[in-house]
Amino acid sequence: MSEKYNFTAIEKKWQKYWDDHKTFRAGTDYSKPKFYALVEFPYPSGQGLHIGHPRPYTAMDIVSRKRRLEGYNVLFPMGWDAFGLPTENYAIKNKIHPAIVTKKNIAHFKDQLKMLGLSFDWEREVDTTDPEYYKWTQWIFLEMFKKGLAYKKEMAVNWCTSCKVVLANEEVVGGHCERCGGEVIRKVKSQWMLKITEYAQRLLDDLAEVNYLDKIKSTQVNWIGRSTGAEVNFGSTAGDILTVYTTRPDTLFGATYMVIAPEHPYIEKWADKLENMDEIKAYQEMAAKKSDFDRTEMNKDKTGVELKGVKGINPVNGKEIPIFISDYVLMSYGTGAIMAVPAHDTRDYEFAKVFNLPIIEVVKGGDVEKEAFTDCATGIMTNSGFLDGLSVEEAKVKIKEWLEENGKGHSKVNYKLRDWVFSRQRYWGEPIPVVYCEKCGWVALPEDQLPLTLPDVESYMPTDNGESPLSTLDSFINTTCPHCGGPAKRETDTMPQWAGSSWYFLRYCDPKNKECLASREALEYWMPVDWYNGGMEHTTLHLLYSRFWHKFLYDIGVTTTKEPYMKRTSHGMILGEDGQKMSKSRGNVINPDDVVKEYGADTLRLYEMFIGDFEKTAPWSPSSIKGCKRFLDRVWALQDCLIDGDEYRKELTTSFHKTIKKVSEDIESLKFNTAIAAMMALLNEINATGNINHAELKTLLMLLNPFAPHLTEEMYESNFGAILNEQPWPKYDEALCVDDTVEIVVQVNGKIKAKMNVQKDGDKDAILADALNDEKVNEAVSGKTIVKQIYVPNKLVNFVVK
RNA sequence: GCCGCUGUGGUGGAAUAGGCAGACACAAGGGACUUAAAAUCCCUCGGAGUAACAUCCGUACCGGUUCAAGUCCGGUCAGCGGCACCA
Repeated sequence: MSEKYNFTAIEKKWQKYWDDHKTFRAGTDYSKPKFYALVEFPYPSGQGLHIGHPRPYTAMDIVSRKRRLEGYNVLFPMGWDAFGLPTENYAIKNKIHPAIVTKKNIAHFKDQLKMLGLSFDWEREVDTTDPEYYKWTQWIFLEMFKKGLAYKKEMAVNWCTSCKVVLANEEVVGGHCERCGGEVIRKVKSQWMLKITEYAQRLLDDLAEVNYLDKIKSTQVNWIGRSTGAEVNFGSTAGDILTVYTTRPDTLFGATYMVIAPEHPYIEKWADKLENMDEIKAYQEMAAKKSDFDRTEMNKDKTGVELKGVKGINPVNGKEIPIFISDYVLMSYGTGAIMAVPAHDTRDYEFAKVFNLPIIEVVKGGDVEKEAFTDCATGIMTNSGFLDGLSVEEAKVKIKEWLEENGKGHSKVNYKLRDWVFSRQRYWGEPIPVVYCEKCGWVALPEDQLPLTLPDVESYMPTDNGESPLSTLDSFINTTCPHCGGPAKRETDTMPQWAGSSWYFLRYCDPKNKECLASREALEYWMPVDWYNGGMEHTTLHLLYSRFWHKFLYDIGVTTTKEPYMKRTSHGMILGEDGQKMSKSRGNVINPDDVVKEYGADTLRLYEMFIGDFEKTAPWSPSSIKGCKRFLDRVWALQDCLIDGDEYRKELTTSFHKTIKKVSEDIESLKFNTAIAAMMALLNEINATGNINHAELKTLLMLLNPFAPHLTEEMYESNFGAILNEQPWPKYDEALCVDDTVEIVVQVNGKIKAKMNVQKDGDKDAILADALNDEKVNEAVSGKTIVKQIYVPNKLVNFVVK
């Protein structure tokens, strides 16, 4: 009788063994086939590991462990995305340097991850707050700056009133700060921007080359928001050309007024011609006060003011039409001006109704008395001069030709994607390595001055005027211009948290390199990442940003692939027992430390994989986890009924081959729950025989190893005197995955009447005859005519009778 | 409003490619072992129906295609995620 399953001792023993033997070190033998598995590196918060963290980590750990047993050189690294506000806020509150807080949090996180037996290569650990790391984050920024992709711009930005920091569009959710939920208002500030829009089309096109989940692709496509149309040059009675963007140039004859954004520069330009400037100014002020969220809130009534004194001129028919300002037109999209075709655009229709403007039907097919007719597929052009009688699609082509020929416009593609606001008025981030010189303007620091390290400051609080704490530090600010040697001032904003995570997967390939961010040799071998799993919430943030940076690095010859990640999958959240998101206030938080203490890491790993469909959210169940513990207990108990035998016993051969196939395939398709179910079923079958032989136990332990690595190593060592991790992944024989006899279902008119066991691939006629001989089948068929006989080999017979 | 996804027992979830719905677990009930409890082992476990079989119903709802539908098609409802006055 073997000892009781002492998971605590076993887990400690093997974790030490793996550490001592560097078992999971990624090799440098670049002739071996490689596999690069990546999980999102965590933000090391003060709360420690959340019960949700192990889910994706274990999943990719399972894939990595299997790949190693299959002979791959596997890179499965881990690191810390450690810049960020919570640490800074903690530092402010407790007057501790954020670097110290970060160190402490990382140490805690690392202990917790090690406790789970994850097979990370800890020698490649990276930390975004390490100057040796952020030197290269700064270097990439400067390369972008040199290529004109980083620029400073005075603009209205999203300002979180609670964090006192600028947010990227991607960080604003429903008018509130993604992180703290504080109100976001618009504020004009001078900001560093990254021209992600220059890569919009490539970010879209190259999705065809990667294997991402469809929902991830479609979310990115949606976010990039490509639309095709035309820019049309309207005239004006003021003499200026007023260019609009439209996706429906075919409806040009139906334009009955124009609308420009309240911030449109022509208002200033036309000031002396406008008769109702007071009214216009009042509207502008009102619009400016509203946050972007208020401005774009749906279903609100259309408001606006007509610009009296200036009219627009429709280039296609010379008609003079009124111009309005209204906040439903945004300065930041297209040209900040639209032509309004109320008959064929819902928003224009609503506006026209409010202001009692004419509605001219130019596409037949709807009833413009009742509502805007926006269907492009069925309509026929009318009231449109040379476009009459054409379909909408034909008219689009023809009007674009006309615009080009007459110099009145051209085809145009627009994107909803905006440039990335890259400045943060905070301390705990990468300093932006540029200086401002009165003579030379913005100048990059030379590479030999990198890293530009964060100086110590008295207080980490952002200043009241919304500037970074660095702005209070004269010794930091005042410097000399690297270009002309004159006096210059440093940039005091820092980079956003997304900076360090935009390229960390490259650093893992060669984490200690002092010459460059990673050697070309290492990048050529390891990149692209073969499989990246992470949260859906990063689809339009980290995932898009890092694709952008990677493409830029490809363009300047640093990386060798167009795309960073070949495959991207995503996991569901783990909810509290009550089906709600875990939170302290709800009191439904599960602590991984407690679970490991009570059940062991192997049980926790197994349960997180068994809990449900990997891609879906699943509620934690304190009782269900017991089932996984019971399973491991039963596996442990197999040692007590071990018998000799170097081959699977005959009655179990098929089951073993089937299970090897099932587990091997399910791991690849993220169906961990059914892989575990298959192993449980196999164990039940084994237990029914009363014992297990050597060959059988070896295979079972191998299959289970990626899920429960400690227990399986321990059992392999004590029963076979060898290290499991050095054995090959078990193989299956397709021919042996099928039973000799199969059960065939016999139906009459689709209703099951009988089941028969027959030889696999048996003779059809004989089976049909046998089936008809069955008492119940015979009864159901007798007195009726058999109209049809359906025979599905090895599965089913169906008699259709009348 | 647009895009995407989901809907299966008391619960988590299975079901390849249209071919036995409910695998594997949890919970519950019953039993064995035990002075007792825990642990472990065995049995039952979608609903109606029956002494037990039989039989009928059943994958959100309505309809369709098919010999056969959880699966395919059309419509409806509910929920989740994303985008949202983007011209």
